[in-house]
Amino acid sequence: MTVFEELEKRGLIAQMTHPEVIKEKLEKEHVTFYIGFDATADSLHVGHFLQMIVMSHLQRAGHRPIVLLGTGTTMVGDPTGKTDMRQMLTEAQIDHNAECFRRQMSHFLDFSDDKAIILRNGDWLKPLNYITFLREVGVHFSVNKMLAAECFKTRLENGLSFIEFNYMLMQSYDFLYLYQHEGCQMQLGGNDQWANIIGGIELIRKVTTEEAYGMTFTLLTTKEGKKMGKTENGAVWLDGQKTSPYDFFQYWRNIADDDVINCLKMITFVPLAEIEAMAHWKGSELNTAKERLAFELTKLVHGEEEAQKALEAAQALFGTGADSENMPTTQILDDDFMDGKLAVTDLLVKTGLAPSKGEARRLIQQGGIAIDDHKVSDIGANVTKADFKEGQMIVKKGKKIFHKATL
RNA sequence: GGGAGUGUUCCCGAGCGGCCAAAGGGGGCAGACUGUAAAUCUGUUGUCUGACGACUACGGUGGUUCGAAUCCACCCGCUCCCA
Repeated sequence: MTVFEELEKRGLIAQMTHPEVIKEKLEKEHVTFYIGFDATADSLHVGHFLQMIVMSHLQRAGHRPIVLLGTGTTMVGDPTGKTDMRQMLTEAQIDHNAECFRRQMSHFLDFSDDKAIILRNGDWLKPLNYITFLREVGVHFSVNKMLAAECFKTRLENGLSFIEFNYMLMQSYDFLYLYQHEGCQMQLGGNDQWANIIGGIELIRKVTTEEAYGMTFTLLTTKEGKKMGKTENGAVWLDGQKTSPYDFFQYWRNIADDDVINCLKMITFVPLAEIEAMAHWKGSELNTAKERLAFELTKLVHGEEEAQKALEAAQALFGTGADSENMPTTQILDDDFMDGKLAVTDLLVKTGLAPSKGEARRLIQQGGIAIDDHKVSDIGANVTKADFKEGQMIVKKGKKIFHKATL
């Protein structure tokens, strides 16, 4: 099976500028392609998964990915799909973020021997001269046409600032730059990037009279149409400090039935034949598929060892009972005890299980807290050092959240 | 530049000068039911307090008033109409 077929069968491809040509190129040539990333946070999150996976697929097939960090464009902000104007970031923040991205990406891509490279568009965007840019790039864009683009529609209703309006020009210029300097023939991106990609292709055509190519992939959404990887506490991060491997594992383990197969196809490397088999599973059988999904993804991001730990921790917790090996842990200090006692409400706040004491009280009142498998029913309950069996106790919030407190 | 609006708690959105920590919805959290799923039902959802209550909040700054999210002035942001 060719990469192209693989991508297609996994349902990753949304749109292409030249389906036949692209298919043939991917089969017979070594294509240099790029995907742009905004460096708005200091870690990649689940929303970036698709990009990484697609790049990885293509790299394995002998193509050369360019990761373009938007160190320049981030200062402008992509208006696509945004309701509000993006917060401005300082250069120092952007540089820091870019560095973090680079580290995390090395899990997915092989950067040795220039098999993949990382570039920063700030390197060529920042030195640009306004007049020159307008004359060389700006002339090729029709405002009428841009306004008609789907991605500006919602923003047109709420207001779109000039700086954001220019984002498309900058991204198009990136493509032109990479085309001319890095031999980059193709740009990929989420389907929401279609208009921006087309912009680059047209710019290349007008400037060089040559043809470049574009392909977008399906956005990873839940069956309900929501973006994957957003929890109410924010994004699910790939950085183990921001989202622990266990939490990361649990995020996928708890995914909706309807979404498992799709996720396996789109963002794991599990062979299609295996996935096909799972697609027939129903009801609780799907739990096995979810476990697989969670394991594969955790392995991809945090390595096999961490994935194994997370899996075992989860199985122990939800199966036979407490095994506290790999649970998130908080150390309780001597100073935390008053007269040898520590209020459970304070304990909950200290472990981060409750954001405030009021919330902690509520949790107890509603029967959501258990310590070492005993439900806590009294708001005023205390724990003493003696309650820490062998120096630790397991605090359980709700049904799924476990936390270990140690002395 | 002129005119008309508008800014409320995580989000949307209601809000009479006191009865407003603020309706309603969404979301979140917890409970029941389950398969660590979905749907459904129940409770809950500013901080501190065991509780009474105290404190901080309605774009910002001042003011009127015994008392302001609600009235006034100025400022800032956004939307719309005219230029």
